[in-house]
Amino acid sequence: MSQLFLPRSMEPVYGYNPFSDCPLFRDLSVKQLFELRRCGTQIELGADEPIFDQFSPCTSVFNVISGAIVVERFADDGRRQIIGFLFPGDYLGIVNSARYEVAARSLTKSTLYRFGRKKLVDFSLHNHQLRRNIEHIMSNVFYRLMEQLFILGQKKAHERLCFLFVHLLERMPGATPEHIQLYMSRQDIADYLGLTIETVSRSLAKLKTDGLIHFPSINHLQILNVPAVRKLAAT
Amino acid sequence: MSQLFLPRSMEPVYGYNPFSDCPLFRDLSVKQLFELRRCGTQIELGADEPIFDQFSPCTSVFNVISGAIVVERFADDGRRQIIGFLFPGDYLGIVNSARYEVAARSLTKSTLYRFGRKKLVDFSLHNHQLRRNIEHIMSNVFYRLMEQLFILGQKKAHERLCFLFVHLLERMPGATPEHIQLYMSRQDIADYLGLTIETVSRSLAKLKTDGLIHFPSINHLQILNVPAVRKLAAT
DNA sequence: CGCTACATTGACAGCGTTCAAGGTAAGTGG
DNA sequence: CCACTTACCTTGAACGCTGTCAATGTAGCG
Repeated sequence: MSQLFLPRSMEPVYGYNPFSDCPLFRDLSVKQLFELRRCGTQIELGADEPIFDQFSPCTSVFNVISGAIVVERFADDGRRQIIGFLFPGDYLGIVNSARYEVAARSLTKSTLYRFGRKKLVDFSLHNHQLRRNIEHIMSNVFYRLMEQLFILGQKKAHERLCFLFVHLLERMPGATPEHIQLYMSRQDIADYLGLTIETVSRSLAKLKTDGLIHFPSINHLQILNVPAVRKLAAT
Repeated sequence: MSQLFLPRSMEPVYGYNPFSDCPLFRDLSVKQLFELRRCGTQIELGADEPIFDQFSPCTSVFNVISGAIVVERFADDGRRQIIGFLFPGDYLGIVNSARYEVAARSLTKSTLYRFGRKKLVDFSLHNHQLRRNIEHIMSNVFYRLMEQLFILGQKKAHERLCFLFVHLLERMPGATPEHIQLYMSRQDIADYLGLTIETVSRSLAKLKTDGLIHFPSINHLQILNVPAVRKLAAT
């Protein structure tokens, strides 16, 4: 069962059908689905392309269909906090604010479905099921943010790494403990976990030494001891 | 202009009229306001009383009328991350999830207005202005969470303290650079900023030495150099 | 082959944590 | 009114994790 791991930017993440798996579309009639599809269009992105800028008007909602997306926030002095890595099934810009509080870009070749916010809002005004679906998605986003606050406030470097690994294992289509492709750079990991790139490298080395993980190649992660990694990641 | 600062738990925070200042009620008609008020009741709390537990069913939305509230999240191993300190005008449980992801309790004697979630949701199904108001509140909550992620991921101890101070200055009714009452303990501050209580003490001492802040009494903070503190707090 | 970008490793310093002692203030009871 | 208790806060010393700076290693690409 050998699997070729291409360079980071070449291999998108597949395995998501927006018109059957999408939580936004859950329990809608065929007619409603048809109308809802007309609220947006599919867009294709190469690797490392911007989706929207920080503080730009919040006019679209995106659903990730394939690929990997990074959501990040920059301060004036150049410091960067990565808010999250998104995968097929995730949403971008689901919170209805005037401006995006964050920037988003593709890590890999990606496909998104882009909904016009106004159309979506108007539609949801008279479609209570759609509204419930949106609220459900929002509550998931919140849940994730609570976990992340906890991680950044309370956890050590190696625990933060395990948190990321468990997230990737659970959220990336097709990921198994033996095959987790890291689409993001070490710097991205560092900026996500509130660490430096050197600390990331050293903590990875420590986890390797302890026999919890293994790297067949630089961006191909194996989790050798899933329970131990989960325990370290616990929130 | 002397002002008596009572012990932490004795002096609530006032200065908010839910029926004129409340963003939930913005631009509603008198008739709608009347109906909306009937969706909830006012509740009074002493100091350090629970409002809801982590993972309990999310059946209410609260609006803080007076006092100070702390929102916190516990892990199995006892570690705690404080998510936020809430003051008059703030909301609790505005995100519609099945269970609260956090616990909430009063820091001081407090007054809350408690809305039944189902009533509020049913009302908002047919009142688009109310729905916009709820979305607006949610986007504020999000904005705050983004800032907090950045603070925990990227900032040094003394910068995190300044971030808290600026927040208190801006959000606590009646707060001025000369009079900021700290209703929370040093441990609460530590658990909010992802530090230990000792680091909080030492960083406070450093900020005092540098002439940025002053403590007339242990829980009465003065910001001597507001621009410098704001700069350190910048996100 | 050499260039470039990225990742790892090493040395060292410093910030923050840990453990421990001492200080402060409110509350209690003699 | 004052010692005593208790809870909370501050300070000190030592350690260690993480950051910084620098050198080395590695992989993709021209």
